[in-house]
Amino acid sequence: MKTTETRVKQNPTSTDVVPYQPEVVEAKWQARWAERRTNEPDLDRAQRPFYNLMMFPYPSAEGLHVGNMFAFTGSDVYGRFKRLQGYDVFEPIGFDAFGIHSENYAIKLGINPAELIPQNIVNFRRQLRNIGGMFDWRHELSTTDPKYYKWTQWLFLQLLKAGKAYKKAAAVNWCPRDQTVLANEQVIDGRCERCGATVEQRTLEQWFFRITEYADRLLADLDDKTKMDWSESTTLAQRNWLGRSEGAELVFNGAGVTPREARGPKSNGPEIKVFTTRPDTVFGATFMVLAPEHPLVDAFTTPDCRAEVEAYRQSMASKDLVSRKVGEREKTGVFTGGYAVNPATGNPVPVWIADYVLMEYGTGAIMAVPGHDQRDFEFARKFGLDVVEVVRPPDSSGDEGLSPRAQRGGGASPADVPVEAAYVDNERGVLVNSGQFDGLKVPEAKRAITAWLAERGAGKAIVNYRLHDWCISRQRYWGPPIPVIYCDEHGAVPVPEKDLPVLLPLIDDFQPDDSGVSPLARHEEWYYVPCPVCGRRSRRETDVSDTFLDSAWYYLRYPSTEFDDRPFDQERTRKWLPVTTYIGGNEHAVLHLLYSRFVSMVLHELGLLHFDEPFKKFRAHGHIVKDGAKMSKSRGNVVVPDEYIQRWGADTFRMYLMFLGPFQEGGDFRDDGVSGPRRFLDKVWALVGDTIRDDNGAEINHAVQVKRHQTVRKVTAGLEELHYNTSIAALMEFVNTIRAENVASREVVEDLIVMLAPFAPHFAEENWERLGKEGSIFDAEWPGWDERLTVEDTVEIAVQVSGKTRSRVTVPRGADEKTVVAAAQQDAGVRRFTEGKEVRKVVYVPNRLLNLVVG
RNA sequence: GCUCCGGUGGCGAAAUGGCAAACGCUGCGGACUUAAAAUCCGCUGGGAGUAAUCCCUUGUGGGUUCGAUUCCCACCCGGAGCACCA
Repeated sequence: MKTTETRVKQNPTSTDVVPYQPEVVEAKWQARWAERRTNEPDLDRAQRPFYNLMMFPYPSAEGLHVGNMFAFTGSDVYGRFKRLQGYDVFEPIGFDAFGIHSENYAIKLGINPAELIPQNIVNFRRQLRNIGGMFDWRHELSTTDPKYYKWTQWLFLQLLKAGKAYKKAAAVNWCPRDQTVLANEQVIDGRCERCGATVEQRTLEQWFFRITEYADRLLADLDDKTKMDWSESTTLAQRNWLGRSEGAELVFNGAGVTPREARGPKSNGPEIKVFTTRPDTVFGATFMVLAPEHPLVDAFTTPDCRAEVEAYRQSMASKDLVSRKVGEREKTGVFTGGYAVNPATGNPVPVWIADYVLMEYGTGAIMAVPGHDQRDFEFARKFGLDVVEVVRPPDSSGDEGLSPRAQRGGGASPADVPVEAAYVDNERGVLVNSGQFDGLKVPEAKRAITAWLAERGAGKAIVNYRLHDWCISRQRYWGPPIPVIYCDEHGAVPVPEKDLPVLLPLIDDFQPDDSGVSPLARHEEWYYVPCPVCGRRSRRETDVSDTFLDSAWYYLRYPSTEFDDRPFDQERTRKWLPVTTYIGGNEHAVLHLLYSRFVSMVLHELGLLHFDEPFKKFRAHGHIVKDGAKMSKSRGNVVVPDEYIQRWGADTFRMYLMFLGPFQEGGDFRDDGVSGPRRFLDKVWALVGDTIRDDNGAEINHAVQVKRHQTVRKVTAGLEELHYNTSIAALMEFVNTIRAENVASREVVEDLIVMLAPFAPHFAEENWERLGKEGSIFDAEWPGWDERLTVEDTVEIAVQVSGKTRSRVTVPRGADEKTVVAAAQQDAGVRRFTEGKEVRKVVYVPNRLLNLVVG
């Protein structure tokens, strides 16, 4: 290509007739997009479907803040990029409007949330339009719409039918003064946030989903790259939450109430099953601990201990859930008076109860090995229980005389030996005081002892998960009623599907009160219904379902919002799902994403979905930091975007947000940087003006040509990897080069505008039109690059002497080592450091660097 | 306490084994202007020097390497998540 230069005017703005007025441009294109349905792909005939999903917002009264805008814009940039690459991009939006936040706010104002939410949604729509999102508004949804929650209820019924939903008693926080259930966040320092009364635990019957049945599959898929290409940080969080532990379930035979009876040959007492990850330490299990709620507590409690045991259980029940878990670390507990037999040693061990053992994990009972577990050690020390060493650290063999735990070999009774700390290494160490297993290393001992106990019917190797079943019951007003009817004759009867939705009645007294029943139960015309089976007067379930159930399937609904007779259309779903790219915050890395995966897995199993993992690619976005903390409503450091958009324009603001840091890491919000992107857009605006006036099919010079191909490569890669800040930097460099070289060629400027379009959509549309193009720029083609044209003919090579850069030499691209060494040795700056020294070694990196190592 | 992610100019950041500080902000100087704003041009990590140039610099200390912001080990600081998970 010839490199004739086209000279244009130096000062771009001075010659411009039409100034850049963002408010005019943005209003024009937002109206035109709506009019021409630019952002509404044909969902039935799309050739290259691309489902670009962003986590839908909860429509708060305050509106979207800058942190939310950052996230939405980043997702939108990606969607627009894919659209320009020729995909049929579906970018839906909706509102996650049920839940405790809305309800609490409504209670505060004394207005039913059903009246508040629509106003908030109006505001959210306005903000999301203003920022220029490529949303397909035809498919907007709200979880509070009966047309939506009808299918949330339907989903519950499918799970119930499939045996994946069940009812069981579980603890909740209970305020004794307000007579109502409290969410964990409503408990402040063990007190009710509204009335200040001390919160208690109460046990209620609640609905659960059997997500634990899927723990192994939920874990296995995380490693399957064909199903899930997710942010590393997110899969890690899920792994930790699932919390897989390999270990053993061991059986301790409860033999009665005295040590003497326990020693008897074969006892008939109840068995206690425990889960342990350290079966190798079973010889050191000197006592057992049951959770206070454990069903076997009564069986082990002796008459003389009963009063104390009862008192302890009472005191645990009177604590709220938060402070029981997070509260004081000082170990508490009481002795039941009962004993059980250690299956390894045959010795009786006392059975205690303590709140540091949780009913929800494992079997709700543990074998306590105080020598090798920190908590058991603290407990043993406090209550004077035996501590036995059964694993010796690998390094203690050398200084036998010094280690206090090593003195134990001398025959002293284990309890008499002072032990300063538990040795808790899960992998290293050698067994002692363990009979035939002495001398084995920990990993071997785990296998050997488990096998040995299994043979004697006292244990088996099992895998345990931290994950609990998903409690979906909420004793609240603002959610979809759980579609179940209680009949005296037939028990819990599912509402027939034809009767869905069970409408949430619009009531004035939605506030909880001291009557002790749900607000819904006070509305008799709603509460009492005929049993679907026998027709006799029955009662509705008054719990509503968890908001996470609403959001666990919304991505299935979007493509099918116009179908009233099915939750998701099979054909649409086959075409558009699983979601191609999902972007959202890592605060939902665990619950929302896990629940969504669970729902997809179950529906897949039921033959209702053709896939089991709903999100093919997931990327967690970063967070905007303000004053050293993540921007959030709860922290009170939010910045409202509206005034920025008004002052600078949406396109400038979008670019600023995307430029301030890597999208997946977030960045610091400071208003003093917004002018940079705006100045950049002004320059581009002027450049287009120059091009329109002066371009006559001018040739592009070499420098601009190289920069152009480099820029296309860099911007494309940056967008694909969500490194938007470097893409924008590359565009800025490109413009700097064009201006420095005075080449306002149409061809080059068109590429520039297309690459700018994902970031500044209205601006790009307007300039596309100024350049005389018809239709939307988003139907244009993303530019390509030629790798050969990204490089210069000559390269500058850094010349180092012993690793320090001393000079640079310019050589033809691809020059060989000999040529470069020769050039370097001519260089005075290099010679100064090599003179009189022997070059011991030469390191040459073609086209980059030469290192002469001197001796 | 455990897990993960970070720490680079005055500020946001770039470079992930090969010329540290691209791009932008701020600041300073100049041009234009009666003036200001806007715009344009130049400089802007620290130190020494008239200068060419040299020395130092990516949280701290060590290591690997011809060469380390990048890899390894230990520590310090900040952020996020989990939190008595047996």
